[in-house]
Amino acid sequence: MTAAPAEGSALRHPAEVAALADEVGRQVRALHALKAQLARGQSEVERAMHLVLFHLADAGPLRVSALAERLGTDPSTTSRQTGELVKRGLLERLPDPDDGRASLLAVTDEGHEVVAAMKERRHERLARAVEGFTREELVCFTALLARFADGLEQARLDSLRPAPPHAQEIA
Amino acid sequence: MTAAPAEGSALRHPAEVAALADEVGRQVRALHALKAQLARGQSEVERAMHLVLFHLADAGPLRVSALAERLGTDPSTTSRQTGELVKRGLLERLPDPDDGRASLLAVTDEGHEVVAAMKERRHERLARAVEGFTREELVCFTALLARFADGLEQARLDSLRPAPPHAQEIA
DNA sequence: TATTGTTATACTCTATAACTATA
DNA sequence: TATAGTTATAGAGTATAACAATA
Repeated sequence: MTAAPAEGSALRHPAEVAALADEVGRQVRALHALKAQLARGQSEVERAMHLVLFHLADAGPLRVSALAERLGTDPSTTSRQTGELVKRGLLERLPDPDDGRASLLAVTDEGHEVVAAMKERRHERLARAVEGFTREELVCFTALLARFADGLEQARLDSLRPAPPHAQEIA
Repeated sequence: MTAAPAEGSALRHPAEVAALADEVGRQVRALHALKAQLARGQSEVERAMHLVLFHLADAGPLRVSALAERLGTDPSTTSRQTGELVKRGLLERLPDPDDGRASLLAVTDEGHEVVAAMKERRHERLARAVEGFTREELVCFTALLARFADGLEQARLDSLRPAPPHAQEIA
């Protein structure tokens, strides 16, 4: 049913994909352990809200629905989290000029300060994790990781809307 | 107090580390969204227990305490999770020959089957995410990711035991 | 009538603390 | 007395369902 993978494409290399999968699994476990450890220490913001704050800081003002879609969470969850961040003064709600029902969530000055402080601590931890990397390896890894993250995101979106090409016979 | 970073070491390249940090952040968000999506679909095993099962499948039989340490979770959490997996027949408790209080947790045949099935689905998803990668890029990325995961794990362990350098008085 | 967002409720995952049984 | 593990219990984090307000 699916077309043959292009010459040189990753799909032609199942063994290499399997090796990558093992390492991604190890990385997921390492990140999980790190997260658990960080959650025990105190922080300005609870763990789950980091994602919200960082994404808005990266992407600029968004509506609740758009934010939820990008984070892969339910709008109800996103609503509660952003409400809490508004209460703490890290986010503000701007009226959406196009739609009276919605508002745009924007990071406040104080929110940007918190993000900057958290990023700094994150850089310190990360610098220790890549201590043995040369500059070239660092740059190469970053570029490949960017493509990988894009691919993950794209694969997720594709599986949510399973009807792009022409014919589809899912359910 | 800390020695100057070696020539070419990542510590000399704060801008490159910052760029990597941004991409790691994006990847964490992508994985988070993927996890949320997978959690909604049905699965043989709840999300949190995947980590337990995969780690034991990788590392071989471990005691609860050792498993908890490697996963960065509390022994009480690990005890409940492994107990549930034993109940489902995916893990079994082998008596620890060295210590009557402990037992070794081992993946059963059925457990290995479940792991294999989950890995297969994971490979399919992953193959889509790296569709544009050449074989060389795949191999290079896997190697760098392995070193990165090692670095993350090492940094976490170091921060748990803050007295490594020359004098050490662990226990 | 459909859509944006919120609130109420229930379920998962987690750690802290109290307990038991071995060492 | 200390350690390995288990079992309450309480707190995050989440989604589902019911609701309000606007389109």
